[in-house]
Amino acid sequence: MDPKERREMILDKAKKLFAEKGYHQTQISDIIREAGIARGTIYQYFKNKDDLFVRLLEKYYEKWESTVSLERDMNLAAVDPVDYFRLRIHRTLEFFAGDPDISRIYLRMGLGLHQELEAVIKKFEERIMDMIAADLSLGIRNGHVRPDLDLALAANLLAGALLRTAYYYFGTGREPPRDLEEASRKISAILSPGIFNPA
Amino acid sequence: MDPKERREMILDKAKKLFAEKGYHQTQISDIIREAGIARGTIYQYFKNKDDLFVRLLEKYYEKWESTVSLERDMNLAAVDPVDYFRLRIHRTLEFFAGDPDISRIYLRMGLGLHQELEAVIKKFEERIMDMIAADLSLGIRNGHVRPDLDLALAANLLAGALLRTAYYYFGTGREPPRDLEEASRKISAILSPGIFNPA
Amino acid sequence: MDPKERREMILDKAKKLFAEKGYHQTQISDIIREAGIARGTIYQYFKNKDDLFVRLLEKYYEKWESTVSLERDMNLAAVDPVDYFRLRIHRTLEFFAGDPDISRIYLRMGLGLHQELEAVIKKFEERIMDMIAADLSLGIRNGHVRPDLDLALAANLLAGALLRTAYYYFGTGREPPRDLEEASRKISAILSPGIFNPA
Amino acid sequence: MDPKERREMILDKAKKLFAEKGYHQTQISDIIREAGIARGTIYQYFKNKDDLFVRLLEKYYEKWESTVSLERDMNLAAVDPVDYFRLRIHRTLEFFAGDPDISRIYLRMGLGLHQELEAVIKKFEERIMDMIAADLSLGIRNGHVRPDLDLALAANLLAGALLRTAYYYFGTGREPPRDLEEASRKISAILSPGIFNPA
DNA sequence: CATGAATGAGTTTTCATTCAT
DNA sequence: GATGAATGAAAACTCATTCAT
Repeated sequence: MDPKERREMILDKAKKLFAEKGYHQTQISDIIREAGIARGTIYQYFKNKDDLFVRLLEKYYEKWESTVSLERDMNLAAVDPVDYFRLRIHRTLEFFAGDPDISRIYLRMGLGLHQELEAVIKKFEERIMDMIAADLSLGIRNGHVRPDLDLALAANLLAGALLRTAYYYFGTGREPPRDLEEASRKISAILSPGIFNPA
Repeated sequence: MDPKERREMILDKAKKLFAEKGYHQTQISDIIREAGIARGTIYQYFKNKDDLFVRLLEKYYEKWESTVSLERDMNLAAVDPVDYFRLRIHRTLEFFAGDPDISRIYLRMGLGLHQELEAVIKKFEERIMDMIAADLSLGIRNGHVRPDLDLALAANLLAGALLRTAYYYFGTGREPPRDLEEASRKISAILSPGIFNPA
Repeated sequence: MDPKERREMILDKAKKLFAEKGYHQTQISDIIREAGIARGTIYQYFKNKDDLFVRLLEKYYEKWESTVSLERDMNLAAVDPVDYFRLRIHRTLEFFAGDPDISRIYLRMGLGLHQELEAVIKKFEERIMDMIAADLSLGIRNGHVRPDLDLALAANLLAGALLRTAYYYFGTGREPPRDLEEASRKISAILSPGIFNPA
Repeated sequence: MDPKERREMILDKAKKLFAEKGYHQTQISDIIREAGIARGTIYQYFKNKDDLFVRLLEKYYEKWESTVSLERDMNLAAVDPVDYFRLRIHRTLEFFAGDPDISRIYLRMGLGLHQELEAVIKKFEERIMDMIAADLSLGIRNGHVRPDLDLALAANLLAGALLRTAYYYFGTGREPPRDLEEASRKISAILSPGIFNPA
């Protein structure tokens, strides 16, 4: 097997394992077994386990970038911006649909913890989703929320949006916004129109 | 110190450390040092490291639930649903603002990897954000996107929403949607109205 | 066993092994087997293998210092300087006689290489000694060298003196002496009087 | 390049590296990089790393032997024995001066340990030298020791002589001398005359 | 309950050597 | 002879957990 191919093969096996078991739970032993190579061989292609992981992220980051950026070729002036937005969403979904492992890795689910702990986390997340979905469902019954809303989808969109923003505001060491009232208003202004019926 | 108090104290020190260094990087040694207790003592309060971590998640999950759920007391019939939505967002922000450690832990940033790896991930995430923000900025210049949009905020909301949904669809082992076209349309229908100027 | 005692015990077993097999050939596994402790235990007493070795050197350096320095208490004014010199030599011999392992470690014989290589080195050294001894023997027969000279002893003294000086001059990065002629004269002036018959 | 030349070239590069970093710290990778040859090639010239090292020692041992032995040609009957002694010392110094790497290798400084450990050892050795030099210095002030003595030189000669003898007596597995008193007297008898003023 | 010395399974990484090309 | 990718035995070190005091 030529070296380039072998390198890719190792990355591929590693990807699968990292997605499945996470970074810490995936051992070099697992990777070499899966790849059918000797212990030392992996260190000829990658400096160490970290390096291997970083190369993996890099590779798929670049893949993502080129996948999603394809529409750069399009005639932006001619296309409807909302269509363009939808197309980008589509491309992103396609990217992850085509490689579920990567979505697992990038979205951290496979990164951190061993299965038991992951399970606990998932339970919590589901409860949060349920709560949001319940709210939306109530809203539909009360005639406030668009009746054709896909509840699970909307719950995920909202939770994802909100949690990431909370992390961005409070978890990264940035100066958090002084006026949470105003921040909430801005967030609501972005998310409400697609959720609620027009007044 | 009475046992209950000590237990809470340990949880508190552990929370700080988990938020700072992540689950794997935080060692029992760190926790006992920080808590000023003996190595064996921690096992008097928690079955093991995992148990300690799960108790932590549980505790703050419950705190979050009660914080965010306060408005259950409100007269839902009387309050405008969009105001209610905004209020929930506000409460959520307050919860995380009041305990940034928790946002770090819950949002996984502190969970998985050691600093160097985290840094690589962050770099990628920033590039993704930048790309989204650039798109939005272009949209504003072209008159398609609401001109008062907070770019960084919107980029986080969109990225968070989309990535979580991708994970929900493709990373959790659920049956993914057959028609990605339709999924994109539904996502766009929810997110676009708050982003773009009305046609 | 109390911790202090155990630490000393480990140092003691390690000393024996380092003297026997050298630093690199002595493995942590050897030490813990010899000491009858668990793998992790040794790391409670020493940061790592290097640290263990350095502590060992330190310990015996201090021991040497106090052994050899005892005569500091003596009334220097009253004692004959040559006697004093002889006493110091005596003390040094006693120190090493009392702990041959240490002489092996300090004198580097046990430090570096595995047995086979050591053997090669020793062969060379013996040839050097022989050559010196042959010279001296010839000198005795010719009536130039003190007839009561202990040949092996003198050969060791001369070789040790000369090699160390060569290393001091040329192997340590110091500015070497410009005039080797003069250096030789000075060395000879020190070593000859004890070797040769008075003219 | 012809095979013989190449072999010498490899030995030469290896010598430099062994002197610099010691046997264990010098890796085959270092040698082939320095020599500009392929990994496998070195095994065409030497059976293994040990063999390479032994050949190196052999080569320079022979060089030393022929350098130092040149005076065998001299008319021994005609030359003053002390001059002869001085000449030999001179030749030895010249040999090592001409190839400091070899002095480093032979004198073990480069053999054994990595830099940090070497540094610790050197510190101890310097302290020993200092102690000897201090003694000598005191002797000069008191009028016992020859006032023109080169202190550093004398300290090295004495330390070298004594340590090697200690090793010879106690570190090599030989039957050590029963009477250390007598051994000290013999050593002193050899070393004193060149150090002290005649009574 | 509290303590902390002891444990040992588990993991990464190194590096001399081989051998098919 | 030369090459360099592949090998795998070997070694140091980690760290959650236990248990006698």
